[in-house]
Amino acid sequence: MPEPVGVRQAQAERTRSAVLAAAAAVFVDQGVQAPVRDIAERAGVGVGTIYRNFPTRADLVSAVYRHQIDTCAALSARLLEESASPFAALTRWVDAFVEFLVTKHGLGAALGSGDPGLENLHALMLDTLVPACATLLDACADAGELGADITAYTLMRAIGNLCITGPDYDRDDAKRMVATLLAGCRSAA
Amino acid sequence: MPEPVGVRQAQAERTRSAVLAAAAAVFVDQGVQAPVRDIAERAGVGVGTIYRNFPTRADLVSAVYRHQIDTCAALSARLLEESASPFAALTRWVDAFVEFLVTKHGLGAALGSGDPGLENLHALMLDTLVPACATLLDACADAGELGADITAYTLMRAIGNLCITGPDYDRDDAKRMVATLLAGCRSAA
Amino acid sequence: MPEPVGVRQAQAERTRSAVLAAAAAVFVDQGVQAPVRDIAERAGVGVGTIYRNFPTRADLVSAVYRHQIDTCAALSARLLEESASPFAALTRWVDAFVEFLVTKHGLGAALGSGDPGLENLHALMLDTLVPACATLLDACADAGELGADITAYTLMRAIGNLCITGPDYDRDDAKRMVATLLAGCRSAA
Amino acid sequence: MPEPVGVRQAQAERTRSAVLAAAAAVFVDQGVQAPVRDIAERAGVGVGTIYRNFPTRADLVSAVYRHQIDTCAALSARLLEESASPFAALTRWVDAFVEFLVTKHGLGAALGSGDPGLENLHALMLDTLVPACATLLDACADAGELGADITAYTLMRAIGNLCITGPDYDRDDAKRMVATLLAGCRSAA
DNA sequence: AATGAATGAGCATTCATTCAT
DNA sequence: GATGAATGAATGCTCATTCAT
Repeated sequence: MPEPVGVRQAQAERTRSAVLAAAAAVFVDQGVQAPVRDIAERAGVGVGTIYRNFPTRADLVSAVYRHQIDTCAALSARLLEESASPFAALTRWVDAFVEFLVTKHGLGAALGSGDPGLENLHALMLDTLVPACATLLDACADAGELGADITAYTLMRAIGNLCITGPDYDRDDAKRMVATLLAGCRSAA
Repeated sequence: MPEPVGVRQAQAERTRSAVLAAAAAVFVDQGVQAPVRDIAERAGVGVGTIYRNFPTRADLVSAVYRHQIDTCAALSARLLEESASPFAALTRWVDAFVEFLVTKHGLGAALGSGDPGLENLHALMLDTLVPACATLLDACADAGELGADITAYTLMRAIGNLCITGPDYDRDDAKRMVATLLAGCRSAA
Repeated sequence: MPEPVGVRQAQAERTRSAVLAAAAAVFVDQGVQAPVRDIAERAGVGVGTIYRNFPTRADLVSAVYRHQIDTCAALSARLLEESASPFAALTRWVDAFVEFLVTKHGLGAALGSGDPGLENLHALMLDTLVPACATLLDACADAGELGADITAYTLMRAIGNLCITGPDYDRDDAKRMVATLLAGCRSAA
Repeated sequence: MPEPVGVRQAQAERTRSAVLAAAAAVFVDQGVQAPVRDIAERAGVGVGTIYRNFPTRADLVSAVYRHQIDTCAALSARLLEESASPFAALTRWVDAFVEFLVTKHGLGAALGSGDPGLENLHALMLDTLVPACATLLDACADAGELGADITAYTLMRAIGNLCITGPDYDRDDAKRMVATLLAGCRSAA
C-alpha cells in the first residue's frame, strides 16, 4: 500500500465533488433552501457526509457557486481590455452576472434574504465579485461614463434583487430591468 | 341593554385590531412568514382567534397592508393633477410606494417569493396598485417622457425587489437604486 | 302579557326543533361525528344554544333519533298481530330497523364504536328497542321458530354492525346480510 | 468490523419491530386511529422514526397485521384439503378470521370506516384474504352447500362488521353471530 | 335564553442535526 | 471518513367547549 492516504484523499475528493454536483442540480430544481436529505439522496451519500464536508448550508451554497463566481470575477479584467469602452465592459460583465443569477433558482432571493446562515456566501460575493465590479465602475467613472455615487456592492445587490424571478416576472423581465438600471446609472454621468 | 350586539361587535373589532397590530409588529421582526403562534402570543389571543378572523395567512397579510395599499393607490390620481409633469408624478408616487415597502421588513421578499399561500396579497397589489401605476405610466408615455415597453406590473415587481433590504443594503440604498431605475426608464424615451 | 313564560317556552321549543332538524340533516351528510359548528350554522343558531339544549353529543344524537326509535319500538306489537307468524313479524320489524339504520350515515358505526360519549344513545336503544325486539324473539321462541340462545340485545347489536356501510358495501349488501343472519337464526330452531 | 452494515440493519430492524409491537399494543387499547405520539412514546422512539419506517398510517397498520393476514390467507388451502366438506373448511377458516379480528380492537371498525387513509390496509385484505375466501366459497357452491349469490368480499365485510365488539357485545357474541350468519348462508343452498 | 367570539389542547407532519457504528 | 437511523423541536391547523354580553 504505497499511498493509502492519497487514495483516501482522492476518494474523499470524489465524494465532495459528487455532493457539489448534486447540490447544484437540486438548487436549480428546488432553490438553495432545498432539504439536505434531497441533496444527499441525489449524491448517493448519507446526510452525515454533507454535514462533514459542509457544516453549514452556506458552506455548501458557497462551494457550489465558487467556481462560477471566480470565473465571473476573472471576466472583468478581460472585458475591460476587449471592450470599446469601460461602460461597454461593465454592460457585458453585468450580463454575465445576471446570466449566472437567473439560472440559479432562488439564489438571488437567498442573497437578499439577509439570512445569517448565508454569511459565507455573502462574504464570498463580497470578496471576489465586488472588487471585480468595482474595477469596472472605477474605469467607467474615470471615463466619465458613470456618476461616482454608486458603490459596487450596492449595484450588485440591486442587480441580485432584480434577478429574483417568479411566475409573472421571468428571466427576460429581470434582464430588461437590469439593463434599465444600468441605463439609469449611465444617465447620472 | 341598548345594543348588546354592538358591544360584542366592538369587542370583536378590538380583537381583530389587536391581531392586526400584533401581526404588523411581528412581520417587521420576523417577516410575513412568522409563525402564527408568535402573532397570537403577541396579540394576547389564542391561535384559534387568528384563524377565525383570518382563515389563511394571506388574509392576514393582506389585511395588515390593505389600508396602506389603498392609500398608495389613491395617491396616483392626486399626484397626476398636482405635479408639474407625469414623470414627476410617477417619481413621487414611486417614492411613496418605496416608503411603504421599506418599512415592511420582508414584504418585498414575500411578494417576490411566489409563495402560493400569498396569492391574495399578490392579487391585492395587482388589483389596486398596478392600475394606479399603469395610469401614471400611460400619462408618461403620452407625454413622451417614457418608453412604452415597460409594463406597470414589471416595474412594480422590480421596485419591490429593489426594496428587499438587508444589513449592508439599507433603505437609502434601496431608494437610490429605485431612483436610478426610474432614471433608466426615462432615458429610454 | 298573559303568558310571557309560555311565549318564551314556545320560542325555546322552536329553537330546539330547529337544532334537531339541522342535526338530522347534517348527520345524514357527515355522520354523527359532524362538527358542532356545522349543525349550529345549519340551524341558524349559535353553538352555545346547542350546548345548552344538548350538553353532550349523545344527548343530541339521541334526541334526533328518539322519535324514529319510538316509532320503531311501537311497531313490534302491531306487526305481531298483523303477521302470519311471529317470525314473519320479526322479519318485517328487522326490515324497519335496518331501514332506519342505513339511512343514518354513521349511526351504526357510532353505536358500535363503544364511544363512552354515546352512552345515552346506547341506553335509549336499550330501553326502547331491545324490549320491543325481545317481545318478538320470545314469540318466535314460543312458536318454535327460533332457538332460544339469542338475546335481543346481541341480535340488534349484530344488525347494527351489519348496517355499517361503505363504498363497497352498500345498503343492499347490508340488507342481504341481515336477512341471511335472520335465516341463520331461524335455522337454529 | 466484519459486518458493520449488518449491525446497523439489525438495530434498525429491532427499532422497526419495537414500533410494530408498540403500535399493535396501542391499537388494542385505542384503536388504529391512535395518535402517532402515543405509539412513539410506547415504543420509546421519536415520532420521526415512525414516519421514517411507516410514512403513512396505513403502512403501519398494514405492517402490524400483514403477517397474520398472510397466515390466515394461506390457511384456506390447507383447510380445504383437511376438512370433511368445503363448508366445514369455510367454517374453520372463518373461525380463524374471526379470531384474528376480535383480538384487534378497532380493526373491524377501521376496515368498515371507509377512511381513505386506510386504503392500503383495505387493499391488503382485498388482495390476500378475499381470494382465499373466494376459493372456499366456490368450493362450497360446487358442492351445493351454499347459494351462489354471496361474494367473498361482502361476506368478509359482514364478518368484519360483526366483529366490532364493545362492552356489551364481546368476542363470544361476535363469534356466535358470525356462526349464525354462516348458518344463514348455508340454509340458502 | 341565545349568542358567537375566544380559547387552547391535540394531532399530523417536516426536517435540521446528531452520533453510534 | 462515511453512513443513515434516530431525534424532537417547530409549526400549521381543527374543533370541542366556555363564558361574558
